[in-house]
Amino acid sequence: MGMNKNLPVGSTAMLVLGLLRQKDMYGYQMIETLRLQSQNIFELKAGTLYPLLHSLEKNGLLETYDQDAGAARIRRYYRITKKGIASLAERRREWDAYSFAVTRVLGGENYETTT
Amino acid sequence: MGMNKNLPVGSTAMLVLGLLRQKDMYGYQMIETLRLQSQNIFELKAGTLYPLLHSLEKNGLLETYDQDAGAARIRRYYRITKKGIASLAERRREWDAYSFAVTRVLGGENYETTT
DNA sequence: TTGACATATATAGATTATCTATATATAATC
DNA sequence: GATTATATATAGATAATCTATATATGTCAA
Repeated sequence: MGMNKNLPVGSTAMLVLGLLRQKDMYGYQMIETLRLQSQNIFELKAGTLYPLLHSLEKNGLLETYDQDAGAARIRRYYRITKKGIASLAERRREWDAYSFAVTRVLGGENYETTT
Repeated sequence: MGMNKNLPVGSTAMLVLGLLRQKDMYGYQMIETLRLQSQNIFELKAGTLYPLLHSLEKNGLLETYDQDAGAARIRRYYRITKKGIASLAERRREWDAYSFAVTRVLGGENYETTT
C-alpha cells in the first residue's frame, strides 16, 4: 500500500472485503474506489490486488462472475459471500482492538509501567 | 505481533519509539510494558524486537547504554534521540492518516463510488 | 494514423516485517 | 536438582506487498 513502506500492511484483505460489502466490483474499480474513498491514502497496486482476490476466492470469501455479454472489455466482478461477511466482521474486531491499543500506547496518557 | 497473523502491520518501530518517549527502557521491559499498556493485544516477540532495536540504533533513532555496574544481570538500556523523536512524529502522522482512512472505507457511511 | 495514456487483468521475482526456533546465561522457585 | 522467569541474540522460515513485466483494448491528441 502506498504511503510509506513502513506503516500499513496486513489489512488489505479487510479493506477489499469492506469495499465488496458496499457492492460488487471488478478489480480495477476497487483500486480506484479505495483511492477515492481514502482521499489518496490507499494506493493499492494491481500486483497486490489480483493475487489477493484469487486467494480470497479460493478460500470461499468471494465469488466471481464475468460481465454480461455485449460489453467490449472483459470485467471480472467479485461478490462477497456469507463466509466473507463473517470474515470481515472478525477482521474489523481485530482492527478495532489493534488501533485502540495503538492509541493507548501512543496516546500520551501516563500509564505507570509496572516493571 | 500477536493477535492474528493477518492484521499485525508494520508499526512495531512506531510503538517502540512511543514507549521510549515515555522513558528509557531495556528490551525485555519493552515487551512487558507493551503487553501491559495494550492489555495483551500486543505480544511482541523477542526475535522481532532485538533485531529491530539494533536497526533503529544503527539509523540513529536510538542510543544505548549499559546498566550501571554493580547489578548482577546485564541490561542494555535504550534512549530515544532527537532524530528518533522526529521520526516518531512522522510515523504518528502516517498512522493517523491510515487509521482515519480505514474508518472512512469501513465506516458504513455511503460514499458514492464515482466509477 | 501514430503515439501516448487510461483501462483491465495477470504472474514472476524481490523485498521486508515478523515469526519460530534455537542458543546462552543468571536468578528465583519448587 | 530441575524448572521457570529474566535477558539478549541470531539464523532461517513465512507471508504481505511491491516492482517489473506481459498482454490487450479504448480514447484522445498531434
